[in-house]
Amino acid sequence: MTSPNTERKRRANGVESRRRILDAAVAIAGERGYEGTSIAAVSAKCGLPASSIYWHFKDKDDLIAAVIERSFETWLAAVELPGEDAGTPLERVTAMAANVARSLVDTPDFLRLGLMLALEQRPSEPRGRTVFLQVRDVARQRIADIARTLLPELAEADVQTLTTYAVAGADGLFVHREIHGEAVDLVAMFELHARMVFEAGARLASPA
Amino acid sequence: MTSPNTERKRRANGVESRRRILDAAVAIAGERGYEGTSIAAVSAKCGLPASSIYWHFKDKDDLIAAVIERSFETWLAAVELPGEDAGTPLERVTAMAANVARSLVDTPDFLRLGLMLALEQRPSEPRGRTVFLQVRDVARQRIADIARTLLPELAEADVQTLTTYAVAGADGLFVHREIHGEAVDLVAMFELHARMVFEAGARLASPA
Amino acid sequence: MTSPNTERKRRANGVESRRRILDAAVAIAGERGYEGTSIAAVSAKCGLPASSIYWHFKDKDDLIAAVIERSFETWLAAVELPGEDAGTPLERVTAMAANVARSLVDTPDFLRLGLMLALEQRPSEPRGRTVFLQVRDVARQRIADIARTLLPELAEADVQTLTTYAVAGADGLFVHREIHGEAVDLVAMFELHARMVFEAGARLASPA
Amino acid sequence: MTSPNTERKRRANGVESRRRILDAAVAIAGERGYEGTSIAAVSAKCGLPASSIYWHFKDKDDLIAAVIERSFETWLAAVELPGEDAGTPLERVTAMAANVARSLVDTPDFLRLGLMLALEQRPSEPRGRTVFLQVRDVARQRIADIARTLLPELAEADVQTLTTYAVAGADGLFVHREIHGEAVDLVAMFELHARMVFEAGARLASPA
DNA sequence: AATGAATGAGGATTCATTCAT
DNA sequence: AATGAATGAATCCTCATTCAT
Repeated sequence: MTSPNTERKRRANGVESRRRILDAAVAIAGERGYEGTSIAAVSAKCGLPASSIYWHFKDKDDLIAAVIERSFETWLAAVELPGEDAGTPLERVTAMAANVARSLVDTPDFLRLGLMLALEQRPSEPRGRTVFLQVRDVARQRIADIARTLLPELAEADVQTLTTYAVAGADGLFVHREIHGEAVDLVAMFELHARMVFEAGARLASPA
Repeated sequence: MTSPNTERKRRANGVESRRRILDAAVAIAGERGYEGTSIAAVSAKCGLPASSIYWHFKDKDDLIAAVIERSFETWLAAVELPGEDAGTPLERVTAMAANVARSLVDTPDFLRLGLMLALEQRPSEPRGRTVFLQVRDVARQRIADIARTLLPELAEADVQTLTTYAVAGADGLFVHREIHGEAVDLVAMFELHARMVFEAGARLASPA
Repeated sequence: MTSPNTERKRRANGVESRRRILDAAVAIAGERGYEGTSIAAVSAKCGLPASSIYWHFKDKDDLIAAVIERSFETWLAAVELPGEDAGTPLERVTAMAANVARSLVDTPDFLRLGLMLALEQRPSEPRGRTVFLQVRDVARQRIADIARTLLPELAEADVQTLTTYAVAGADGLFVHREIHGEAVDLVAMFELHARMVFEAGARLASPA
Repeated sequence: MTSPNTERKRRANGVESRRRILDAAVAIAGERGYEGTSIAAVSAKCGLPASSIYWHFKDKDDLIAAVIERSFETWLAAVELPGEDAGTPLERVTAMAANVARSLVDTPDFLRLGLMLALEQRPSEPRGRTVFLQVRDVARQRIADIARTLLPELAEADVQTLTTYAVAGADGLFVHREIHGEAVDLVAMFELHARMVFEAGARLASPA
């Protein structure tokens, strides 16, 4: 009823502005890392003046941490698709891995930025790094849970080893694709990886 | 009377200065990545004025590329130890993997910086990134050669897959140790990884 | 049922808000001077958003001037205590000086900020400075009046000199205490100062 | 012999540049205090770019501290004139006071800035304030020494009181002149102040 | 083989202030 | 009587780089 005039759009919409800033920051930080992300560049990309960014975020550290948080949520939403609970355990594991691979192909910013942050060993650790390691651990827990569910006989120590190995392989294959580009079929590699890890787990669970 | 020692110290020694600069740059770039490495910080760490760094290196890009080159050589020297040609193929593969793991524990700067550079997608790619990808490819060729030697029946496509998988696992496990610190036994994980890859290769080579 | 108390809190109370802003501004400006007092800092200290400060005060200049005005009134109220009109002239002068000293010990913000403003020579003089110089002149007149009352024979030129000297000593001793802290007994020093000035006046009034 | 070409003047004369920066900073900081002194303003006044100021001084704090140090030396040199050791003690004291007054009239920046710094009570005290308080204490020691020399019978406690009082009066009269401008005859007031303090000291030294 | 000094561009962040609601 | 959001100008300071010596 109340006709929304065009001018109103520009004015005082905190949620929308915050989103625009995060969108810009995700794109830039996902490409160039923490130091490579200048507030001026984010400002230019989102159209808001630099000082406005500081209304929404305490400082650059806060902004990057928020970037990690939001892009993790986005990524989780992309990963958690239904339809993975049918078929044999191996089929289910493979389907999940394919899902993760697809999400990483679609929105690689989260993991790319996260890995860059994780590799840095700066004396005063950026908060974004802490946040990434936390959410990464959440993801790790899920993988371990899946292992426990699908391979109930597996000893806990083997669950941990398998999970570490699953994550490490995923990280490494992601790096491989980042380096070699779109030619790499990440989905196929993740499926292969999932099968190898699953079969290794199966061998551990039931030693002939 | 005038001992050459005193003069040697005073006399500008290009090689020695270059080494000090690279030592400082390796440490800083290994911790903070490309953007995080400022000439001023390198200057402060090595004790030479910033302008002296520009006497030895054309620009920052050149310095980082030299860092990659030198730390690759250091790393290669650490990796290539004798005594790996005895025992069964599996034993030999495992011994090599352990060697690589030890070298990464001792001098992680090379791979840490390299991965950071590899992940960045900046518009004008730094030369250091190119250099890293080249030397990384050298390493990859060696792994492929080893696979071809130890598993002669393996099809070339499988050699490539196996090599990719071996490298990805190594990268991922390295990242795991960078994140979780000294508690992680990288040597053990690399040995396990080597065995898994080797056995997968063996299965591919002789499909029963 | 609905107690007016709850509403009083919620309902915007202009007087109370204004007081909170001034309280915060007095504390900050008394510590850091004109330039050192940022609206953001005042906002943080009083809990009201910066824009609310601008509802109560035209601009920063206006706020600082109000700070000076209110803290002068506070200070005056603290100074003007009864019971100083008994005893010999010297006793009365000493008692007054002690009163002033006590007020400066209790609420030093007024004079501290005032002196900072007075010393600054910025191109566009802040209104707070003008206000301070005016109220300071009011105080000076009172001292001159007291001198004329207690030493009626004193020539007017000597009244002025004595007053100037009384004020200068007070300022200087206040600075001394600001620098050296609570160990300094400002009351004792003001009493001594008052006696010295009074006796000098007495000598001037009745040359032997 | 080697003809000094005009271009050389512009180039690489550290001492001269440092002096120009300090000259500019003294003038600005003496007028506007610590916060009021922007690096951009100093840069504009001395003609060197802001970044060059940071070659000579670590940060703004360092610059202001250097300003205090140098202007104290300048002031000391202006104060310490010969010919004060003749005449009666009173004459000598008066002559010294006049010298100090003249130096404060000529170069008031040192004390004006110093007092502004001294009055500030910022949580992280600027180094300039510390330096000022130190050099101020040096000056205070000299006054105390003079008191001990000229009034040998004076008890040490009275020396301290007298010194405090002498300094406080000087500060206060300086403030008076800063406020009321050139019309104030600071030399005359300092002479009067010196006489009053000296006579008070003489009365304390030989109680009739 | 170096280095003291300089420099313009850009870094993050804070400033006082405004305005629509 | 207030406030969330915005904003351009200014803040201090660091950047990579150059150049005369």
